[in-house]
Amino acid sequence: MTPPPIKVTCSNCNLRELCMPTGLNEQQLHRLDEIVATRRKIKRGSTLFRNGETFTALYAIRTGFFKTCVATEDGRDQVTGFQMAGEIIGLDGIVHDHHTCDAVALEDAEVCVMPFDRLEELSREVTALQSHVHKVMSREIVREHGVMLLLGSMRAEERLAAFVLNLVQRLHTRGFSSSELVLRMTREEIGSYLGLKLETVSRTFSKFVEEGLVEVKQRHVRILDTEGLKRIVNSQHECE
Amino acid sequence: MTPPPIKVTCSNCNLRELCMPTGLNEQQLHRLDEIVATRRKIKRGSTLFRNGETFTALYAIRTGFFKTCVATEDGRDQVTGFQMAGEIIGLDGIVHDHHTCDAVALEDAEVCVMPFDRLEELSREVTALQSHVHKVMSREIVREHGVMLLLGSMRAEERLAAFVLNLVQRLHTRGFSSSELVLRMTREEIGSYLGLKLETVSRTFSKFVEEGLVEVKQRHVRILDTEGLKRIVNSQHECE
DNA sequence: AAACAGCCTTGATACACATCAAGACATTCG
DNA sequence: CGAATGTCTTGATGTGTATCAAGGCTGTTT
Repeated sequence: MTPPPIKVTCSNCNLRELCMPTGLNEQQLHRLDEIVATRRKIKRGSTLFRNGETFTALYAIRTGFFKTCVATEDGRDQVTGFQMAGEIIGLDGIVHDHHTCDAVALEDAEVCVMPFDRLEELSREVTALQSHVHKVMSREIVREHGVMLLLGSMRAEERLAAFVLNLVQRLHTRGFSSSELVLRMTREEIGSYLGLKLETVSRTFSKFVEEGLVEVKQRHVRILDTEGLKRIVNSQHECE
Repeated sequence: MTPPPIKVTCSNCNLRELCMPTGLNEQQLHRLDEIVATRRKIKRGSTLFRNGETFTALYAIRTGFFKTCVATEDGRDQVTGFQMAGEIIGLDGIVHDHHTCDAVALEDAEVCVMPFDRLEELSREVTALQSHVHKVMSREIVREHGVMLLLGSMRAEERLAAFVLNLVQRLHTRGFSSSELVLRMTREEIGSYLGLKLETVSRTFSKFVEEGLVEVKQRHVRILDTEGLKRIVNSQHECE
């Protein structure tokens, strides 16, 4: 029924600038293609990897949307991030050769499998790749600093405004609208990420609507006043 | 007055297993020594690096104690971590060639300066070093996941108990007591890290004292009931 | 079309932590 | 030594978010 999929390689992938280093020559690109030989499809709701599983590869998201979450023995659960096309997932597994979080597809997804030993091997030879791997990991560290700031010192409105702005900005980078977005996650998942309960997320959305900052229809969000949202984020609940 | 300091190298450093890979041969160790050629002393209260400064090197803490913190334009401030001997600091700077946080010495400290370009160079040749760098960064990512879990889903008592247990465990790894510790930071800094106000930190300490879990005299903390603290951490504010 | 499940919204109430305030203690400096 | 300063503790009160509860919306199944 379905036609055989055309072979997709890094060299002809439109997401290349997002997940791979730029400035590689023909030969280097070709070697990259060899490493990223296999792909994997993940159905909505199923996991790419789980806490405890052996770490073998990093994954570059080609299509779809993921959440990663950690859990404690006592059943507490925390979403640590939402990842979209072009982003790299699985870095948590490197330290102990085992993953320490779950990666769950929030919509049907496809990822490029990058066996980590091969990646280390090639990055010993291709300086640009080495540098890129380091930057990807450092970027994740910096992102998490931002989340800590959010969780540690912001109020509900500030958190949600920052969250929406961040999402839409990343989508915009990928060619989508900078004022409209579809949330791929539930209110509960947003809440978990932001350290809030789902009711608070819902109420805060409603408040934004009342104030004319956004329109919200279920998971469809249209931003009416980007500056207003930004003002909420860095105003330290003062209004001067 | 002061005698010339004896030359300290990685090869004869007692912290080596903490900050460097194991299993290097003579020659590799020697090359590492060349990279870690300079050291830097930082007085209590002054910074190793600041947000915005150009990134040139990673730092291995030889002695002393640091905090790292990020800030927003509107003056909000968040401690993102406390670092002690043997730990690596500065990873945040790799992505954008500029540091994105401040590293402040909480007591007089000395660090080994590891120019990052040299480190990348050597890790292209020494597989064990490459792997080590990756693990150090991944460990930081995983650590931050833990902080996000703490900030996003724990209550004040749970946060403080987790914090104290974490500190004492790391100190124990370094040969110190597993039941006694001296806090190098103020209540306010603890609070910033844990997303609490200093008064809440103080009150929670007092509560632990009342319950016979710890003794607290200013910054001296003696743990009387490690299991009790652990029970607080993973009990999801239930008491069964 | 009806029944169902999952998700979302909204209201009433409760509670954990923040805020405000005062004083105690320790350390430094003149 | 006493004054000054930074830090910590404790109490009284306030507030933001959680919790509990009910109902609505949307999409799916039969």
